[in-house]
Amino acid sequence: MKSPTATVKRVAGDLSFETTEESIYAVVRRAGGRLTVPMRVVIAILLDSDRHPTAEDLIAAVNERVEGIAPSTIYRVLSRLDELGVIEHVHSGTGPAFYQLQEASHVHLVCNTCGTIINIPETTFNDLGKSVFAAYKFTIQPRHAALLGQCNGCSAAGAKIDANATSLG
Amino acid sequence: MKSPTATVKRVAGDLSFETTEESIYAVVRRAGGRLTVPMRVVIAILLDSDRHPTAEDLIAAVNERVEGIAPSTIYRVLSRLDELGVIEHVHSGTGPAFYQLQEASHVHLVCNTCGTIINIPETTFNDLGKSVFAAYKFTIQPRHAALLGQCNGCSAAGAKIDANATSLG
DNA sequence: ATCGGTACTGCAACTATCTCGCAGTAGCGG
DNA sequence: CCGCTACTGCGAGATAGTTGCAGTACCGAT
Repeated sequence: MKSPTATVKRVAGDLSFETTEESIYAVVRRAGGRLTVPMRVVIAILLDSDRHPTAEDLIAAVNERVEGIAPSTIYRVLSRLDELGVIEHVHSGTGPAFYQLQEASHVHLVCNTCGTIINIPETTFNDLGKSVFAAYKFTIQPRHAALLGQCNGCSAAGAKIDANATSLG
Repeated sequence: MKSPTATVKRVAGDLSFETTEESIYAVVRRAGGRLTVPMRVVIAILLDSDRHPTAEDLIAAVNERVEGIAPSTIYRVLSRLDELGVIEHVHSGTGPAFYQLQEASHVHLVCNTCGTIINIPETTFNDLGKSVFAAYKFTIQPRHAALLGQCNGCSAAGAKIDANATSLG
């Protein structure tokens, strides 16, 4: 996902290296932010996690490491990191939003039935993005909301229950 | 109290068809459902409306026609119609879900900034659907969640704001 | 025409996911 | 170590539904 020649471009232009706590700290500081305990812990957890934590997951994970941090604080930390372009939130439609480092960003498929999340590269949307822009002058941001549907297992199971399953051309 | 039986001609994309109250009533009855006052009023409103009503819109519209119908009842009516395949709900990511008749169904683009909803035909997703299925055995249901992004006007406006914002990097 | 089973109703309390106002705390430049 | 103010915890509030319950009314059967 990361390579020396294909580093993710960020709002902070001089961050052309691998994401570390230090590199995120630099972004926060440059924006006039402070490296408070909640901020540091949230950053550490996001870097440790290769999953797709929801706010609730993060609240639990933060409180495992440090007690007494308020949920509202974590929402505010996430919101600040989101504004700074360090992370982004993804709306999953059926459940709560989840968060990911922008560097690790991809588009998500979420199964309506079992909730499985599949990562796919954003380039999958290149053609669609072009034709939508050509036709409607609308710039799609496919990372911002998951694409819902049915995973392999669940569509097999669902086919038995619902013989008139929605077909897609 | 209740509008007379109406046949509404609808056009979505290149399809045109007619949905009547009677045809929906038949679906409800066949499933063992009852044509209660809330059910009839919700159906009438959905047929009258060519917008994308949210639950809140529908609650307001129902109570304009008949007083004393509880919000929870409307949610339950919508849920039943959804299960029956008469309507479907669409997650808009940033706001509440909205509803549409399945026969008028299309995919939606929702602007993150101004909330504008643009209808596009589901066929736009044919190629994407095929390649996602080929690669991941995942069947996308693009109608179920709107595709977020920026409309023409807002991306033009946003470009100016972005130019200032990036100066923090 | 009305009877009876049960699908459905209104109400109110509840859940989930955030969001905000406030008064106090603590990070950071000097 | 001082002072400014970004940030904190707390609790209340907002938003978008969901659920349990006791009673109502729809509709097929009589």
